[in-house]
Amino acid sequence: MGDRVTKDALFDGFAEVAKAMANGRRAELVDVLVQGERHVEELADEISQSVANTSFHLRALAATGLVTTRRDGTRIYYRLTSDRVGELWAALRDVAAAHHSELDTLAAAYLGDRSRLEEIGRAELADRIVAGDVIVLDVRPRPEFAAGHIAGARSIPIEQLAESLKAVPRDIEIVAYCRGPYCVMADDAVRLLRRRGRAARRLEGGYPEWRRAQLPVESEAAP
Amino acid sequence: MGDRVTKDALFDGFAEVAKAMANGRRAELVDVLVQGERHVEELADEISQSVANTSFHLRALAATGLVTTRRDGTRIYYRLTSDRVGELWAALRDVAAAHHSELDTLAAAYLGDRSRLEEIGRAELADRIVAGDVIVLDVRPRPEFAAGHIAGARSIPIEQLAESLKAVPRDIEIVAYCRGPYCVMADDAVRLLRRRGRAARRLEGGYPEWRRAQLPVESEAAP
DNA sequence: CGACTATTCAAAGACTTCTTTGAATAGTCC
DNA sequence: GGACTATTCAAAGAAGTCTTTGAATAGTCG
Repeated sequence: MGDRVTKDALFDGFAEVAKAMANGRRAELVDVLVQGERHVEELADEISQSVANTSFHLRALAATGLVTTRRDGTRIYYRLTSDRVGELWAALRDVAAAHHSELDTLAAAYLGDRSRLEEIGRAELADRIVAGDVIVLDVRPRPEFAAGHIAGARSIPIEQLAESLKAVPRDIEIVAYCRGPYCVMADDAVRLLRRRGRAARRLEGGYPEWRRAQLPVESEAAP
Repeated sequence: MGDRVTKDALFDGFAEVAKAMANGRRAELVDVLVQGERHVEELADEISQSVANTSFHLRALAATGLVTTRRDGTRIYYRLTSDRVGELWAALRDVAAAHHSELDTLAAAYLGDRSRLEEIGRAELADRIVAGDVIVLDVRPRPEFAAGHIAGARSIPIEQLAESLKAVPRDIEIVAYCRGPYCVMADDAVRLLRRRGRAARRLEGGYPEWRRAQLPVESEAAP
């Protein structure tokens, strides 16, 4: 024990897990799967790749145990094997943001100007939900809302927001949220709402960060 | 903002950080650098690679900002850019241990049989150090001890332990520690000590875990 | 049981990564 | 300033990764 060959093999083993995340498309898959399980076709659509290529990447994630599958009818649903994988993803994102010099530029290019989008902290939102003087809007796709959402939130996927606006009461502040700090759906929602004269802010982070902070969540009846 | 091309570029950016860790030799480098800064030749020696190849991998880590350098005389010292990088490494190891099916086998092959090596928890050791009825032995290489160690620990690198044994008092329990859960130096120390009739245990984890738990540390005067 | 289809697999080509070797560079330190 | 040397760079070959295409598989569900 303790020799070079087995040491290298062990660290190659750790590196395999890093390799599983070491591809932009697989990173996007993990970022979606943190929201909850999805089937292959949905995932392919989310990352704008062919089903074959998406399946290839999902197999790569499964090979190191980061994701597991379950079958429901003719569909196969992939999910993260545990919350730890989501935490690893968050740690990776944080290190990238803190240390990778190009990340500012890349994030700015994707997210655009956020200076006019006020954020509300999680603790403050939790208080305001209890007080009842705020509407919480989940603007992620339906399946993600179904898999789990902030307790009391209402689902209006971003594409439907413009047409569903009438159904949202006026004269009460709206807080929109989505997948996390690098997700634009809540940004787009806040911009749209403000253009229509509503008071709207963006939640700091997204659903996974809320859940990780042990704040109240709910989900649609599990099978 | 929010289009496919820039989204892919952003996630490619996150993936670059994962790529930096996605190689066994670079993983070993990070594992050593978590202990403190070291120069290129030392690092090459630690991972049993040529200086050129070690330099190549260090450049790869530096390219995503995971490590930084400082010059001292003719030497260039590499160090992790922040503790966050060490935390990412720990998270990666934990996910690998929890989910990567081959890791058990790899770890067992490298570490050997640990069933007879009793571990002592960090909290318990902290108490016993205060009580003064234990000797704490840092068996890592000298430069790592110099960069930081458990407060009150004594440095006897593992290669020198056999010959330095006389200098260690009898009739008091010895706790050995090293780099972390996948480091064999403390294991070897405990085995040696027990063969010589000493009461010895291994600290759970290693120095980085101790430090991360905010327990007392000290280091040799910084420049 | 048989048609259907969601997912996986295989092959191939373009591209990237890793290691080795030997040379270049850029600092130090007398 | 010049010798010295720690580190980096460059080139090249072997090996691995990613995407596309088209076919195979293995389940479901009537």
